[in-house]
Amino acid sequence: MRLERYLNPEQQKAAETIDGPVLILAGAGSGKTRALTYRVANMIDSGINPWNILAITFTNKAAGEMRERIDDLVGFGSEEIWVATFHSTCVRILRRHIDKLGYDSSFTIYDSDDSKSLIKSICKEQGIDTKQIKEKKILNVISGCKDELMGPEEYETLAGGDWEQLKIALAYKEYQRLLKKNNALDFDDLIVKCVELFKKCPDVLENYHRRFQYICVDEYQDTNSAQFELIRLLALGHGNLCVVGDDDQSIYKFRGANIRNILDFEKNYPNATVIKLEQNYRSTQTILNAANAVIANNKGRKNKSLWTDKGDGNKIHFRQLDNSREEAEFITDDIARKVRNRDATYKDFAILYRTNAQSRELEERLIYEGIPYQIVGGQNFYGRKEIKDILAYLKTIDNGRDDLSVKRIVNVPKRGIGETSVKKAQNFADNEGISLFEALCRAEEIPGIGKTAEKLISFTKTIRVFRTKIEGNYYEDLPELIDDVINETGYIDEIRESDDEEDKDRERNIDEFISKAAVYEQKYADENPEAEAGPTLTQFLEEVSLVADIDNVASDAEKVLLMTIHSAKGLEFPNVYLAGMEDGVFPGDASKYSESDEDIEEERRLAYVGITRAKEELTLTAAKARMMRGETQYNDISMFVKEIPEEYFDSKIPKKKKHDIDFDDDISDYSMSVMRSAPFGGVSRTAIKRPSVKIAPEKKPYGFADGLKGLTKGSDLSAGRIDYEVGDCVRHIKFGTGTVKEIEVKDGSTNVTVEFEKCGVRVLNALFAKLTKV
DNA sequence: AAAGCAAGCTTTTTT
DNA sequence: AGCTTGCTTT
Repeated sequence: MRLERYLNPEQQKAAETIDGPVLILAGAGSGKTRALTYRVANMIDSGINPWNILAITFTNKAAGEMRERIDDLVGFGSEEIWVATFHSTCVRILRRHIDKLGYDSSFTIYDSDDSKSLIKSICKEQGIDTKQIKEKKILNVISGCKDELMGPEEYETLAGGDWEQLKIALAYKEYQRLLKKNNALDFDDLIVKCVELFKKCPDVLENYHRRFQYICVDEYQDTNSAQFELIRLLALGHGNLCVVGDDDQSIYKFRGANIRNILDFEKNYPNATVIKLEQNYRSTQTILNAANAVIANNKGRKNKSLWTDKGDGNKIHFRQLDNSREEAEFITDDIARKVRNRDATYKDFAILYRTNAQSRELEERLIYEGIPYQIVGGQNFYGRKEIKDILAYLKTIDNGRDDLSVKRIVNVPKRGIGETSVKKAQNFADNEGISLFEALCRAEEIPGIGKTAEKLISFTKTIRVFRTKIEGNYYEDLPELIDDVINETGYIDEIRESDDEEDKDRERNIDEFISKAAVYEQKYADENPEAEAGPTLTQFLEEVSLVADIDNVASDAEKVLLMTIHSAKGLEFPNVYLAGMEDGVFPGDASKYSESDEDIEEERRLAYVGITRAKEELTLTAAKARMMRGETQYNDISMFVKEIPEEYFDSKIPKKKKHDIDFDDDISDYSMSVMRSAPFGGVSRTAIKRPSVKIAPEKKPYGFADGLKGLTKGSDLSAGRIDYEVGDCVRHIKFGTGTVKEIEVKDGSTNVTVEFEKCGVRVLNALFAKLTKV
């Protein structure tokens, strides 16, 4: 194979270094996948059996693409390569061997919703006050422990005498007990249990050593300690471990990713070959300069700098709009214009943002302009109520030990089975040491159950009929089974009888779910041409729980894509908009006020990832006013915008004006009452607080109501309540005490400049700040 | 048992 | 603003 014809020297080195540990530091857009694809092709070319190659990625999409590209290149044998995500790799291994850990091989996979319900019931059971320790916190701690391979006992020991930690340790212990009882694993468990299995059963590990002689891990900067250990164990066999990643794109610390895994690779594998890919094939030099300038502010990174021979290209655009609605308008108009001018088509655009909440306004505007779009992430399709309900039925049919699923559907649709009855059944189950479903089967024995017993029995009969039908090969395929479930249980009837608009959506979603099942059925047939039967229910449920939204994005569809920057990692677009480039949004307040600079550095890496998604045109936008959690916030331009030298922009970046921001958030009682009378709650606050913001009464179908005009006029409400003057000492509810420096009346509102002892100088609107003279 | 209503909390990011 | 939760009522 003449690699030099297709690869640059560094890529070529990557493709040729097959044996031993290899670290490939691949900058954004540096042709990493290309190098990897050729690497695998080269391996097969040199006589390595594809069967002995393992390639691990983070998303199914990445796995699919890699397999496809290898296939294109090699032509055959690629299906023999094990290309899969961490999670699906572990599931595959566990399905074969988990009995050695005391689970049944038909275990259910819990998503984060399931985990949350389980924790909730544990808190109730154990008398943990969820107001003192939130479920979310408990889940975070547990997940964090698992990322570090720390079991409940170890955590308990570490907790020492700390009351809260002991409570969490108790919840953790109980959580694991119930998972096992339900024959279920959560996401983290998939990795943890796999490591546990390898440690407990050396023969199993050896088995996989024989198979996986060459291992390759993509996005290595995102691995956590458990994943590190998993890989380490597997690589113990032959030592041929190739990891690929970019420390500058490590953006999953919150999920336990340990950036040290990549930074310390050479320490862990002293004889590692290190290869740096720095030539970028994606973006213009201007975009790369901007990205380099931003990321240069991070400390403790592997030094590298992207370059291209593509030329400078266009300058970067920046626009600060008055509010988030105008930001959405600007972006969509810009897209519409470019499409109209035939500079691009819809699929060339992506709008990226920091948080999912930002997608709403953009979406509304895209609908208004009739621009085709797709939102990736956010509320997962499989997270919808109706889908979860059906999944709970399927899980119950598939794994009778999953009490959580049984509880979810035992009274859906309504069967007159109340909470108390379920509780009685659960108690009975606990006493007898059986599953909830078994308890329901023996409903007559449940103490004090009364007439409800009949209803319970009838429910279990319904479920058992499905099982019998499956065993008797009654169903042609999965869609048929699902169809039978929604009909026989009366689920679909309940939805159809309702005239709620939402229920119409539900029905459509269920239809979509059924077609997804059909698609999966087809995919399974394609992948297993020799298989006589279709996929099992277990396999289908597994597929469903392990797909991410991004996996279903068709890059050739003529749609504008909207997603978080996190979701966009690994993707590229000719035109990228980074929306909400504001201080407090991106970087978010949480990281800004965090004590370690690690958090802000992670945000900066995220900015770097965002910028480097753009191939040709990059547009950054910010809004002066934005509604967040029901409050209007006035944000300065993001520090990341300011870190880009002005020469790369086609316009000046506005400097922060003295009185332009820093209004206080507090709202007086009077203005609250005004707000409530406004047609759109919080929006009017914008008008009251900032009369200078233009609120044109436009024909727009959403948001800023016309009725505001009257309110803005009334902004002389401020007079009369001020009982302090320059030089006075005042107290503020949040900021404490300070000295009044300046009182200025502007546009009918009164701005008071106060120098606070603790928080420095702030400009407050006298109308809203509850300042009291002391 | 189920429906209807007020309070309160929320936002990082996801396999 | 929107969603979930808990409480109240029927």
